[in-house]
Order: sequence, then structure tokens, then C-alpha cells
Amino acid sequence: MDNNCGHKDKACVFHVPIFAGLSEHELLGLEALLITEMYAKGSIICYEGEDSDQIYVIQQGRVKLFTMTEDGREQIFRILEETDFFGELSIFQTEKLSFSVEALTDVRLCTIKQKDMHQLIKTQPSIALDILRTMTNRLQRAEGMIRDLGLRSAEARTASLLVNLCQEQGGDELVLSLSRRDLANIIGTTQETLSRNLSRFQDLGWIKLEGHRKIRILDHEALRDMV
Amino acid sequence: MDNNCGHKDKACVFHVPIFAGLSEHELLGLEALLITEMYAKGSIICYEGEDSDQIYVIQQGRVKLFTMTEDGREQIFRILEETDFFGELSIFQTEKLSFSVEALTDVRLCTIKQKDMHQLIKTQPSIALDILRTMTNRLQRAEGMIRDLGLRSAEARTASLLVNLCQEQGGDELVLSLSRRDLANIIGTTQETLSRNLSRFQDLGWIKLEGHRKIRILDHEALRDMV
DNA sequence: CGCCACGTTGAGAGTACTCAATTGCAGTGG
DNA sequence: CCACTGCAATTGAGTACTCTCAACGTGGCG
Repeated sequence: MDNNCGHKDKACVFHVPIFAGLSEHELLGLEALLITEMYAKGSIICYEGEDSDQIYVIQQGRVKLFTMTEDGREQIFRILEETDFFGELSIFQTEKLSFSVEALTDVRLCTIKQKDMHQLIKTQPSIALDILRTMTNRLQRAEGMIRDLGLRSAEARTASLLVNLCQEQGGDELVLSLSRRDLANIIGTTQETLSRNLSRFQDLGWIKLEGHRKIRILDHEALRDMV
Repeated sequence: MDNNCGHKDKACVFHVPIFAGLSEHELLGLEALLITEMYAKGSIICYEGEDSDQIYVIQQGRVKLFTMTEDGREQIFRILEETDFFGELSIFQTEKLSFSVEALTDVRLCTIKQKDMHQLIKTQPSIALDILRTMTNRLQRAEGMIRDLGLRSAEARTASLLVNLCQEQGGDELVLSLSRRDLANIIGTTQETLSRNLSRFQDLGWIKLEGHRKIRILDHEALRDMV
């Protein structure tokens, strides 16, 4: 309960995929290097432009990585949750953060210093490979976003968002854990445009809005064809 | 001259950063695994949707990675040149390519099979780290593109493009190696809009268009402020 | 039950797109 | 050397989309 992750028997890192290759012994060693931090829902974990020389691993809760313009418009890069990490550039260099991070729920996370990370990778090179796997997937997702933003209309991106959420959740009953504003900021549009598009999809009979936090998907095909 | 890279004394891989950590002996071993291929300017090296289980390392020339809609609009993800690689997802899985690759010049490249790559990483784990370094940088660039596409006007993206090209080339005299169409497809707009914005910048006295392939930058500040 | 944040709808404006016409440039052959 | 040809780039006109700003609903929580 002191500097570990709040579990009794096992450190949180037992459950993080990128550390899955470590032995029990190595995990215990790693545990000693971690610093655990707590953030309340809505608080900012780090600010774009700050210097950072550590990796952050989320133990509990959800965060958004985003950037903001002077006039307050926001683009979300990704939503991360338990066992995800960010700040990976600081493995190699003191990173000037290119995004801010906000806690969407209460969050518990731990940080690992650059030099500890180096040591860790040296003793267990497979970690680099595990991180690499995550990074290639992330790059692919990022390029998917670039394709959508560059080539598709806000309407198509809205459909794409629904399809993606469906795939993550499985089933026809989407439960939204984000506000309209955040959803809009993921697909690079405004909450008004998103709202209008959802209404249009409803008018077309493709979806059914059930309260503000639920969407029932009625026609997967139509949405997929739109994308 | 058989299955190596055309050099007499040293294989091409001597010059590729991600293999910089290999010993002379290991490089010679690697050389035997490579398959070298040539592509003429304008030819397609691989198609989006194809399965691929190899990494491609560019030895000579330049390529563009892009995706295309049914109606022919195109989004370019990145331009790669000598010593760059692509297809890194196939380190982990047989990859359904999420982009097409076209040779912008005559291109010589070599391919490395997934299983050979595994072997290579096992004998020299630092390679995974070198690739990881490249991938984190690439992800950062990708997120920069997402920010620009999501938050900035075509005009601002045009300014951003000029600033970036300046940084790459150094100096006030930009020499464009891409068509207006390709440049537009990098920043997610049309050639017409790009052309109009360049003309506007010229009218404002920020740049001077000199033929179709050269741009003289007159006011770096103004461009940077626009971004 | 009423408040307040969140979400939706409406009107109007601006940006960027499409399609079409014109201009500019470079390579080729007379 | 110059005119011609074909492609690339620019310019123009009209349209469509999406944004902004504002008003109005709604639903969850005290």
C-alpha cells in the first residue's frame, strides 16, 4: 500500500502486457522503481509543452490525450485505459510533451523514470519488443485517423466512430462513456455537427438515440457503407 | 551483385540506422537474407489490402505511402527515402497493408522476411530498440498531422507545409520534389486550394513562386504565425 | 421539483470543394 | 531555334458542407 499499486499480493505491473515477459523476481524489482500517483476526474495529469523523462502506466481509470488551440478548440489523439501507457518518447529523449492528458475518471497511474526503463529493457529485451508492438498498432490507428480526417466528411467520420465503438463494445447497444464534445473532438468536428449527424442517422432509421448516453444500432450495414 | 545490394565491399545494410548496432559479421549474415528489388518511377510497390509478411528497407530513391478512396482522392501518410523502412507491422503479424506504396523515383529496396527479422532481433535485441525509436518519432509526426487536419484550416496547413519543408531543406530557396497534387494530398486538401493559398501568400509578400518547382521564402515569421 | 449542465436545433456566414477554362512550362520534332 | 503538344498549375464561378453563434430542450441530481 506504500509505493506499490495498492494490491496486497501482486504489484499492478503484473497485469500490464508490456511487462508480461518479466519473471516474478523481476516484477518485484520493478515494483520498487515505480511511483504511484492519483488524479481526480477532470484534473490535468500533464500539460502539452512540459518536459517529461518518464513513462506513465495507467493502473485504473481512463484518460484522454489531446491538444488544444489558443481559442479552445481541441483534438483528441487517443483515449487510454487500464494497462495502457503514454510518454514513450521519453525512453529515448527528454520529451517536450506534444499533448496534454486529462483524467476522464479518477485515475491511478505509476511512472517509471527513463533510466529505470533503460535498465529494465537491458535486463529483459523483450520489453522493447512488446512496446514496439503497441507502437506499431498505435501508428496504424493514427494513420486511420489521418485518412478519415483527410478524405472523409464529418458525416462519414461520425458513422466511422459508431462502427468503431461497436467493434470495441460488441453488440447493438452502445453505451457512451464520453460527452458529445469529446466524441466530436475525436473525429475532428464540433458537437453541433456530431449531434446533427446522429439525428440524421436516426431519421434514416439507422440508429436509435436512447437518452444521451445510449445508442442502439439498427443498421450496421448502412453505417459501414457510409464510411 | 547477386543478392546483395550492388555494393562491392559492403552491403547496403551497413548504412541503415536500424542495423547500425550489428557487427561486421552479423551484417554479412543479414546480407544473405535480403532480397533486393527494383521499381521504376511511378510503379506501385505494393497495394493497400495485400497481405505482407516482410519489412521493406529503401536503399535508393523515394516512395510515398498513401491511401485512396474509390473516387480517386488520395491521402499521403509519409514520404520515405534511403535507409527508411516500412511494413513494420509484419514483424508481429501477417499484415494486411493499410496503405499503398508508389515509387516517386526509380527505387531499389530490399525485403526481409518476418522469420528472418525475428532471428535478427533475437541475436541483436538492440535492433528492436532502434526500430522502436523510429516508430515513436513516426507516431509523433502522425499525431502532428492529426492535429493539423483536425484543428487547422487548409491555409494554415499550407503554411505549415512550407515551414516543414524549410526545416528539412534549410535555407530560403525551397526546391519541390513533389507535384502540387502530391503536396496537397499530404496536407489533406486539393491542388486547387493549395495553389490558391500559395498565390495568396505570394500576394501578401511572404513567398515568391519561381517556376513550378521553386519557392523562395521571404517571411518565415509570417508563415510561422499563421500555423 | 427545479436547477444546471449537456445536448439539440436553427439561421447565417465562411471555407473549401467541384468542375471548367485558361495559362504556363518543358520536352519533341520539324 | 522555334512551334507544337501534352501535362501541370493557376484562376474562376458556383455549390455544398460545416462552422459559429444563439436559442431552445432535456434529463440527471440535489
